[in-house]
Amino acid sequence: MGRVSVIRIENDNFNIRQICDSGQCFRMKELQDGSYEVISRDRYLRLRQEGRKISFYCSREEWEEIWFDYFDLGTNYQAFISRINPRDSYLLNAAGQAEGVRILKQDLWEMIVSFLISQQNNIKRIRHCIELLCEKYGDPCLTEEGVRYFSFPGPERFVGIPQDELMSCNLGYRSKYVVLTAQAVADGQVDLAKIASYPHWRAKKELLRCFGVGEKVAECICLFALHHLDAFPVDTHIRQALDRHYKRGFPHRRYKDCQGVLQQYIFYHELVGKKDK
DNA sequence: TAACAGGGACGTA
DNA sequence: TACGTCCCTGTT
Repeated sequence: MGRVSVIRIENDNFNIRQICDSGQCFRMKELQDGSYEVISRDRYLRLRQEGRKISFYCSREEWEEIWFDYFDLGTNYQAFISRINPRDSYLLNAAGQAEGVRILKQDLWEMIVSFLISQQNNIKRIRHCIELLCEKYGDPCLTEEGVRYFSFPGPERFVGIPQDELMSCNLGYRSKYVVLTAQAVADGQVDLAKIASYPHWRAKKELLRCFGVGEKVAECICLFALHHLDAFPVDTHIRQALDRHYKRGFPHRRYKDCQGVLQQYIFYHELVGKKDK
């Protein structure tokens, strides 16, 4: 039995439940004992939160190499909230309910696949699709404590398979999108390393070349993988919220370079926050 | 039982 | 720019 090292931190703008429910990560879930697990690429993490105290069950090395950045812990999210117009009661309220939401720095390929699947789909089903995808095409892995899980399959795993094969993972018509995009990545037509190095506008332009990636999906990938905080994905829920509360348009100028964070606050508020009360 | 909609994008007009 | 279509499944 390997000894489990723990990293403990305190943070007022970190709420693992809110992050999990915010719909940016589909391989994060609450376990029976109230702790959470996160899987990214082939890495596994378990964490637990009590109030503002969070415990990450991983080594110091994993913490420094992966999870500190993954949870964007070098960024002060209260500073974003402070920028909200004090007269904008809607946004203040949304941020107040979602103050533990953060923008994760997730794997690029994983986000491309996840958001290809997300279209005309709901979070619960997206989770299930990705689970099936990992079980069938990922590698079986084992943590030191004996937890079994599957890694996220790389693009090379989908090369040479029929376009409709992923229908067996419930992807439906999106199967073709994932297979064709995987092939484009595998044969170098789409260069993930370059995309990761580009500024927002150019990364988005490249992502839009992928079959199945449209405006909204490209913005999600830019925000949740590339951490372009000026990305602002507009889906049907955000659209409705903007129509109701920002008839003159969202004040992008005022919130330069943090629109994505505010978008997530609004999204969480619209989908989750309102149900609590 | 039978619609229906759920964090869109593509192809065609 | 607009609209039908794509596939699956939990919900009503």
